[in-house]
Amino acid sequence: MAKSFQAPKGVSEYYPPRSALFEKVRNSLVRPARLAGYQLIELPVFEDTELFTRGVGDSTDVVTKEMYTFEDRGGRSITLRPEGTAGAMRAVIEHGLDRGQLPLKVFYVGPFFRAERPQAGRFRQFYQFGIEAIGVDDAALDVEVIAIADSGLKSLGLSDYTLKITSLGDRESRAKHREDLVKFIAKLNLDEETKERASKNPLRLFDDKRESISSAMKDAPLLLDYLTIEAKSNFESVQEQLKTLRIKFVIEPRMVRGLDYYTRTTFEFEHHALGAQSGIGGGGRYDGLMKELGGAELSGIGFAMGIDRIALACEAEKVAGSFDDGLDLYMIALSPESKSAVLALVHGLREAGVCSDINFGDRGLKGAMKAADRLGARYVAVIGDDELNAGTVKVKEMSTGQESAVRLAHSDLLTAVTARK
RNA sequence: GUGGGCGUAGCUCAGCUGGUAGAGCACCCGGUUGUGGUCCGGGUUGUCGCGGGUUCGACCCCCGUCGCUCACCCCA
Repeated sequence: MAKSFQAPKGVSEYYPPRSALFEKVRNSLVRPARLAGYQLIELPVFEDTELFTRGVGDSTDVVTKEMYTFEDRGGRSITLRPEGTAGAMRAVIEHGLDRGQLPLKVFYVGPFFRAERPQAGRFRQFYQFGIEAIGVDDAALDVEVIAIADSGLKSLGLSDYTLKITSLGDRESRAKHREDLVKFIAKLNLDEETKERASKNPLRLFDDKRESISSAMKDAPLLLDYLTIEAKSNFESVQEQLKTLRIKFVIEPRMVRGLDYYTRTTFEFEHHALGAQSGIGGGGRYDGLMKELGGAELSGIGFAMGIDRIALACEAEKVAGSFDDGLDLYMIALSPESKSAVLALVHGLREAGVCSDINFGDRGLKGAMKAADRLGARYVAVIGDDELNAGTVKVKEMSTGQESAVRLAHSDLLTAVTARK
């Protein structure tokens, strides 16, 4: 036997029947964005490496140790996208999309790549849905973005999750806080590795899961206490409006995000039944990113939702349900002569929007009935030579077992099958 | 990059202190010359992850290796 293959380590794959859940999650997340006027932006999965080092931040873990980077044949350094915002901003700037009416509202869905050690809910190729609203600095827009994410989760029937928000402040707020935080951390007795991390981004220590660190950080200065008047009122406005929309949230002053570009409003959705990788989505405002990437000085806000993790959350909450659209009609041809007639009829019904199938191959009637049952067919029609000659067929309703005679013609079958739909 | 757990049929797993494999599900056929879901009968599928060692004999013990998995780190 020839050597067989395995998928590369850590990729998420979806095949029937679970692929239906993936599709449902993706569509459910996209719908609220469409309803709010966001439009599709379809981008390459690889970009100039520098786009990410500059956009995401070259001290972040994502950039320093998680990127799939390679040289293409022209000697350019290329990286498989680890996140979506940098690429979206690149496209916005490159094509001048921010020159039209603002805010510019776009969404994307697709695979992303991070060279991490795989774990429950963490993959090397994973799927995200994200939106970006560019060019308008308005707390109401922050709230719209959060609401879209929340609507998507709710429409799936999920409820065992928490929306955590905070404000990372503007440049001025952060500078002051950082100064004090660094002083505070300097007084702690930390191991080398942790010190190293703290020097890159002192906020990181707030997120450390080790008991020794989290208790040491208990009295650390919080960014929220350093907000400028503007940043503070902006954050309060966001909270007010979330309440107006009846979106529940908790303020999480210690929340840290792994990408450097976030400022002011920042949020994360955490699911409670997922194990260690509980973040199912997150985002925030990015004030300096457009300019950093060579564009106009425009603010933006967006989020990314993890489709893989949300699918896991649906399974954990058992809201996956039955998402398979069963067949409307399964036609069974008993002879070669009837088969071509049946295929023609089914072809016509499909064009009329009826979900239908026929028995391929040559198994017996009993087997074909079994197949119809397993495919979830609502109606079954059996056609042998007798039927072909008589020009009628018995259509059986599977749930009741009742049969009724129907003329063997497109229009009659169509009404028989759609009557009770 | 660091640590723990696990690799037996397509899937989920059993296999006692070593005597070379089993169940359920799934799939196929039959019980009904042309009617499903239930029931009954029958059947197909394994280099027991791979390589080596110990032994008369290894799925079981030892070593190595590969893979999967969970957790740290980090994040969707």
